[in-house]
Amino acid sequence: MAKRYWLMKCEPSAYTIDDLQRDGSTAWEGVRNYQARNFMRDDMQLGDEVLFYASNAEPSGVTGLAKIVRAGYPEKLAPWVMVDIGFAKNFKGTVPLETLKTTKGLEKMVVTQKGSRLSIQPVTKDEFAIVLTLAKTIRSSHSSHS
DNA sequence: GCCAACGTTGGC
DNA sequence: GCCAACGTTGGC
Repeated sequence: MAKRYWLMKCEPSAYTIDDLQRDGSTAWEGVRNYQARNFMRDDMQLGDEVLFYASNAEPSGVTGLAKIVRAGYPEKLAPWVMVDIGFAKNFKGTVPLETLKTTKGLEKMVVTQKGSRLSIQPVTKDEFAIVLTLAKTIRSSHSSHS
């Protein structure tokens, strides 16, 4: 099956891309939404690429990349399912949701739709590539020019 | 912290 | 199977 692309949300108070970089990989436990579970159970495959999204952040947005390093397997608590994700890249900053919403080609991206609360979302190959391009334009938050 | 949007639960 | 009540998500 061809490689797929995903977006996975997490609040920074729970887990960040920095944490994933430190840990190398982590089990994505605790998803309690059937649609998101079905994506993990049925569609996520080893090697799929993931946009790591910080929700409830300042600003909320994509902060890095991950990849699926273990396909769906059951949690102790049925009927829930988890995957393992591995660290791929830590952006120098955030690609904010606001930028995603105003970027041509991302009009249909799930995360830019109003009321999109789903914590695991499919992303098209084109959308993924556009977000990568946006990430390259991030200026380091540490830089200050006069 | 507010609250709109959405998912889930449970009485009927 | 409807739908009101309730709980959660997540942008702002």
